[in-house]
Amino acid sequence: MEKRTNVPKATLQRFPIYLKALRKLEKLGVQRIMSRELSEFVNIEPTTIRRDFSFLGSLGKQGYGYDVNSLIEIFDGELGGNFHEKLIIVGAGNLGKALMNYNRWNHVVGEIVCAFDIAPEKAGEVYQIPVYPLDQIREKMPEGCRIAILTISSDIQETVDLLIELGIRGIVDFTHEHIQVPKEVSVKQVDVVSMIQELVFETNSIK
Amino acid sequence: MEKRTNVPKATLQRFPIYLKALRKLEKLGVQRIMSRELSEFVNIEPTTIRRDFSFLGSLGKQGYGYDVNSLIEIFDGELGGNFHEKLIIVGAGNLGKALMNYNRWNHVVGEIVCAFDIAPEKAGEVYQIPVYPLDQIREKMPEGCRIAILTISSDIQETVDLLIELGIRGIVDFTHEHIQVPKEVSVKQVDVVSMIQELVFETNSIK
DNA sequence: TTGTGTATGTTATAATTTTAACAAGTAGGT
DNA sequence: ACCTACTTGTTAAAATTATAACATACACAA
Repeated sequence: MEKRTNVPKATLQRFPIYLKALRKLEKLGVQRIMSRELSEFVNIEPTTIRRDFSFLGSLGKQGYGYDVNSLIEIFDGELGGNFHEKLIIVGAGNLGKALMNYNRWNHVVGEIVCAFDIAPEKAGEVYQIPVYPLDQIREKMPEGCRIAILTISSDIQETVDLLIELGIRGIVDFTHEHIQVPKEVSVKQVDVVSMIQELVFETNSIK
Repeated sequence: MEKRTNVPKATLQRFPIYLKALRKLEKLGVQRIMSRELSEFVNIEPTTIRRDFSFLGSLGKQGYGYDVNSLIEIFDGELGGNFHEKLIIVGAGNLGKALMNYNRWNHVVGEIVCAFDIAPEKAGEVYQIPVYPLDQIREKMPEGCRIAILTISSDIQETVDLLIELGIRGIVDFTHEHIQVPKEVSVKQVDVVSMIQELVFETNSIK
């Protein structure tokens, strides 16, 4: 497998932004775009865009710009668009169910194979996705699954430890609590409260 | 109102992390903590922690450390914990409802005053929060509301423009599409697909 | 009360990230 | 086929962010 350990973290975080913007442009019928145009679209400096792109190769043509479709293909490949990542949801509450219903990501990064919940009575099927009791996770964990979406609200740290033991290496964390993980595991926090806190701080700072 | 335009963006993004960790420590009965201990807890270098804290004043005591409760109070104040921010949810679908039910943030950053949905038949009340048809937003927009949570899936850009016109200055964006906003408006993306994409990229890069 | 060990807050240094500048190369017109 | 205008990719400079080093001051023990 390719190694791209040299892509800066800051750049990596912008890749999904580019991909989304490019998809939107494609929908609008735009076939060709220049870094300066794209810049106004995503609020990122043209130079930054060009430098970001350059980490993936020479994607554009001088004097011409970039081909939107080619870019989408490349980013799709880089960001797992053609991969079939197996995902699990841990916690089948309101939020977990909303995410299960959110079937847009099928064939984008992969598919939700199954879900787990601590309450055995929730076992069954939700939006055609099987839900198992959490205590069966050792048997039911999909082969090769590395990424989990965490929407539980109790026994959080214990569950995280268990997931890591079972091979999870990336966690999308919807809990509100702080969780501890070893360095080889990545956590992406999705905390609406934190985001609102940042927004409150920012909008206060401006005034 | 105080001006803190000098707090680095990178630092600002860590404030909620500290606050959450401190709350957990408080729950565990920890009353006093040193930057070195906190460091292991949140995976941030002690020096970075001390420097981050110093932007809010001299919060600790040399030779002693920091008082957990004092820190929590200070961060609460800075991050809107004692403010009563008025929030609205735009889009009362599965996700919107899940967020409405998620009443934990009451009295943390503020409260969800009401929600809006494009489908008039969804108007009514969900978890005791009033839901109005989107076309009534001009009349029903709460006075002084600056922050909106966006969970709609159509007419996204149009809705964003409208929200900004009505005074919204911060958006928590759950849509999957790219949205454009003027510079004075902040957007916090919550895109599970993007996060998984980053995770896929990261876990691939390591190997 | 005095002294010592320790942790902060800050100053100085390193690393990362962003922006600017420009050389090289292509498109598209003549 | 050539020339010009324009945009990329890259090199160099600036800004931001993180880490290390250390002086200052407090806690705590004797």
